[in-house]
Amino acid sequence: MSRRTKGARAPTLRKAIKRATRAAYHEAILEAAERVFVRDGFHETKMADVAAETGVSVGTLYNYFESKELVFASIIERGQAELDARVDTASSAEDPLERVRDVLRTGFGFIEERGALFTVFMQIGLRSEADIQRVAGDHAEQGYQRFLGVLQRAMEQAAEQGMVRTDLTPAALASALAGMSNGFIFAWLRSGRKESLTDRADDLLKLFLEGAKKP
Amino acid sequence: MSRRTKGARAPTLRKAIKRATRAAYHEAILEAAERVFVRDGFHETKMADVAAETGVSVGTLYNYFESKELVFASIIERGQAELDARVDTASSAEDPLERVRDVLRTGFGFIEERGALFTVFMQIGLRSEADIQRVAGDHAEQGYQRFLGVLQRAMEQAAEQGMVRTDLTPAALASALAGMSNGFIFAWLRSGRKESLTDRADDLLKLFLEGAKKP
Amino acid sequence: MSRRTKGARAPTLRKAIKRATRAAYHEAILEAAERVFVRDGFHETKMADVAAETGVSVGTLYNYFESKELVFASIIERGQAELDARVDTASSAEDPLERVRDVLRTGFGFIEERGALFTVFMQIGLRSEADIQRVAGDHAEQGYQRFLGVLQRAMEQAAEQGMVRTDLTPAALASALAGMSNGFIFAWLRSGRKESLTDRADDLLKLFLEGAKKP
Amino acid sequence: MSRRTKGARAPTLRKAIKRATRAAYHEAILEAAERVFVRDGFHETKMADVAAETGVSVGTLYNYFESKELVFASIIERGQAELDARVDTASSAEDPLERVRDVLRTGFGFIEERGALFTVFMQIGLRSEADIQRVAGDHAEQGYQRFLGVLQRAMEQAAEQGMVRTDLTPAALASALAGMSNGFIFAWLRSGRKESLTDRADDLLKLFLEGAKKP
DNA sequence: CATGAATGAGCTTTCATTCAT
DNA sequence: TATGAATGAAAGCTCATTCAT
Repeated sequence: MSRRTKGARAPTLRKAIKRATRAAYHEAILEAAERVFVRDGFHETKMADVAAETGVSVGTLYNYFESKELVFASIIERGQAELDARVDTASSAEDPLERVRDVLRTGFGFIEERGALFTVFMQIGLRSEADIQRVAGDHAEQGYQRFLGVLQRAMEQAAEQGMVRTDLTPAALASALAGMSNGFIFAWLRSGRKESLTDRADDLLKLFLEGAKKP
Repeated sequence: MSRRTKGARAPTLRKAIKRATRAAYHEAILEAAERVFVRDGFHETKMADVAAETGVSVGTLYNYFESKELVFASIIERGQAELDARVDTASSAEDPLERVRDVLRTGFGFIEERGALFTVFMQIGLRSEADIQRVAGDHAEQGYQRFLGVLQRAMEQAAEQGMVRTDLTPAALASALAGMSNGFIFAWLRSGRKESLTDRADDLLKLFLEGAKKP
Repeated sequence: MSRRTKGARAPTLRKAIKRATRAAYHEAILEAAERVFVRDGFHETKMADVAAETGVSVGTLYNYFESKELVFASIIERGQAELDARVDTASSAEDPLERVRDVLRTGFGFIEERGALFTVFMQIGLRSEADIQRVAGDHAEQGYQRFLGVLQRAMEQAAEQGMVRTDLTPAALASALAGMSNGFIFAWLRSGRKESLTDRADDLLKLFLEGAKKP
Repeated sequence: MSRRTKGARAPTLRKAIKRATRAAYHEAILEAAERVFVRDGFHETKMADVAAETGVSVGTLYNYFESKELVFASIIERGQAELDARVDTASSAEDPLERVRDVLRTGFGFIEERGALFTVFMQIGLRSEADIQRVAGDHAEQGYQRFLGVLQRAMEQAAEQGMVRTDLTPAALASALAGMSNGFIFAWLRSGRKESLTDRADDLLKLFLEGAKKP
């Protein structure tokens, strides 16, 4: 009887285990691949290297991903999803400028952890929107675009509330702010990633809001 | 006898001609290669394509450049040299902020003309300073670094003259400004390169100096 | 105790069941594999496809057959055995020419049903008698050879009875007849398998016996 | 002056040499490939083997043929072209039956020399007319079809002249004759290619015309 | 014994580079 | 010195087979 009882449940259990195993492999491959991509760059990364780093065979790689490009796409997607989630969580503040600060800190934090990946992203040499779809999957919004979108909406709200200048469009302000962020990030990368990038968010925001001119 | 008589001088002439010919080939290859690299990206560009675009054989390519990478390096070097020259010319103004404006306009102008090349540059996937040396030649300073350097010196001078805030280092200010520039450049690229990028330099500078906050 | 009591007999039953189960699997695999081989050709057929068509796992396939080649060999063997059986049944007539006609009709009928398999057979690209042994098993006689043998013996008997010319050997006559059969089969395949192939047997035999020449 | 004179002609000479060299490589590759395909079969033949047999590198193979399939296609085409040419030459006789005999002898001769190739042809496992176009190039008529066509036209003419029976269509007669030919060829292959196949053409024709029945 | 994921040898094809002419 | 065909290492991907569960 116990066999029968098990019989009714075991398949579910086995399936659950299989699902979990599959997910674990999936994850392990992505993590290993991210390391290798970051270390060697997209074109220099060989599927054999990814396999070795994961500790599986090449064949197994292809049991989980159809191609090298799709492995990379998955990594990017995962990164985007995570950044999206963090940005979402961080953009809860009512006050738009406070929200901007939170979002900037979040973005910087993410870059500190995972940013190297995005330097790899640029190596693929996308030539069109179609290419982006191809490598980065079907997400309607790129992480960067989404980030920009949050900033832009904050700028719009801030403009409505008379908190920022209106002789420049919110979009231009958001671009400039995002660009300044890039500037800080580049500088931080060049300086060898010492000090905390996250801690620079406040400086950045102050500069952005008050300008460089001596008051 | 006439050959001997000529012989005393001709080698010089012949050498001069040879040098000129070599230089002409060199230049023709670089120009053709730049077109192809920009069109196809670094990894998709085949030496055969470059040869065809130049109108020479692959063999000839290798008589002038040791490798595909070095062709690319030469293009980058040439671009840097040109940007350097333009920036030098543009940074003659006494007033540091005026100089910054001139430099920004110059940089934007250069990007409008040649910027696509730099998107290709990123595809190579540099992993270290050594890589940069390898691909971009022996220039001590990258074009970007030099650009940054000019901005930074202008900021230092402006700080000395009490024109900009001093609670942030000149380096941070220069980074932020360069970053904002990138932001404008990205936005311009995304918008399909309509309108003049150069004309946005003034907006950028105003935003940088006065900040986003409503006065 | 009851287990022991049963133990004396049950194994036999269990074995019988096991044998039956095994035979059923064996058969199911062969039928499915034949469909796939015929549909896709030998080299394009993947073991995974055969497994899917059978409704079992690849592992199970290998519990019944040592290799893909041996699955194919079994199919061929099975086909031969069936053709042999049909030809045997059909070659009971006393009169050799009548027997030939029956055998031809039988062969044509078999081709109409199963012939596609033999087009696949040729794809394997046998290079020697040893290869045939390897792929088609240990049958001393190929189906075709057996078919030919029956025709040849009929020709011998017909020759003895003065029914056919003797300036050609029975073997040559049988070859020619078999070849003419092939000709009809090819034509029938090319014509898209319309009309009955079997019905052409009488035409074939008449032509073979009387020749093409106008009487 | 001699240099100038040469100058005007040398390119032509060089081109001629290049063309000849190219043609020689082309031919050498096809001959080597035919040997390997015949020896190993299509699927077992590796491009590396063909390269080794030719005495060139794999790369060179691909300088002359875009793919393995196209190497094979070229061989088939070449074979067809040659058979076509021989059949054309052989089918000049006025008398249709004499023409048939000549054509049969020609076909048999060709098979004696090159026939093994066609057994390889069948291994590719063509599934449609489109496949044939793909592997055998753009020849409207396959060699076999053309062969059949010649026979059929001869049969039509013979029928008009009252030389063959008319209760079977010329097409059926031609098929039967071609099929009988196959029968002789199969038998000859099986017998280890001893004796001359060509010499069997007369027997074949006699049997075809007069039938197997004792007169 | 069924399962199906893991395995990895092996294949075709590409292309930077070389070198004989 | 220009040429362009020859070279061959190297890479992505497939799939028959194995084996832990």
